Amino acid sequence: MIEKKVASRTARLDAVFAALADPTRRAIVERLSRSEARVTEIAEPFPMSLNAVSKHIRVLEASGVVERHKKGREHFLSINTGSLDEVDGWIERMRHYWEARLDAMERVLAELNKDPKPGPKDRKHVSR
Amino acid sequence: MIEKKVASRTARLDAVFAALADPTRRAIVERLSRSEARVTEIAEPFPMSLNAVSKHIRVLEASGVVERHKKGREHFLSINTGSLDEVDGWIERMRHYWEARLDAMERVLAELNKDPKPGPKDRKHVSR
DNA sequence: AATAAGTTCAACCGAAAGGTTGAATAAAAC
DNA sequence: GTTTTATTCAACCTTTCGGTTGAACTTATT
Repeated sequence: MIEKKVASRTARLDAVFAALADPTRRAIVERLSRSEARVTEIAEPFPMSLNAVSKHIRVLEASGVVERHKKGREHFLSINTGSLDEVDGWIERMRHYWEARLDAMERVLAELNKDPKPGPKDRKHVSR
Repeated sequence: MIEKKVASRTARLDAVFAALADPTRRAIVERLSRSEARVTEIAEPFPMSLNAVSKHIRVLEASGVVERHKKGREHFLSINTGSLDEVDGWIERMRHYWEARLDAMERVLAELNKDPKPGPKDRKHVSR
């Protein structure tokens, strides 16, 4: 069952990263981060058709980044405040990986420095 | 001049988000977060042609997420540890925006509660 | 010098993305 | 009850994407 969970997490990451890769969609997210808004309001500043913006909103909605609640004929959009956690977590994990590696390299360098060139016969000494 | 800077930042965000939207490319980044590697090594685990992986690497390189240094006929790839900062910053900014808004809403609610409806008897109490 | 290994370049292909326009639907306002 | 307003649906078009294959290029190996 973890298989499925992992698979869907990957798909979610795909969707969220892809959703945020478009500048129009990021602008929509910025807009919605400040207050919720209707489709027409969101579309207003953009130099493209309302339909195009509507499609962008659908992409954001499908990725889970924005949510919609309808009130009569108006659709109110708002951002899903938890939706960026997974992306954030992924980035943080990567940073963790490479920082661990860089730390290890630093330790090696420090070790080499502490005990400089042991002359002709090199004795290797890996810490830990 | 800030115009151009902002424009290029937007383009960089586009490129990095788009680069990370593909699961193969994220896997490559994960691989490189642990150690640098050559193109062939990176390609090995993937069920696609070497050329396809080479193209993915180019996309990552163009986005600034990975870097390449050639040694003879081999190309060594490594991740650019600063490259995710902008994406991270953008996400953090969004979070900041909506948290500010949510805090404001909370304050309003608290205010309403402190001075409850002059009507008969409903007194709600939101836990802090 | 000939061959093998590591990698990219170039052309191609099908599918998806991002946009358009023109209905269609549903609720509000007149 | 007809007309606006808010929004989506559907079809289409062009560009980009992710993959393929085959050739070219550069550096090692023999």
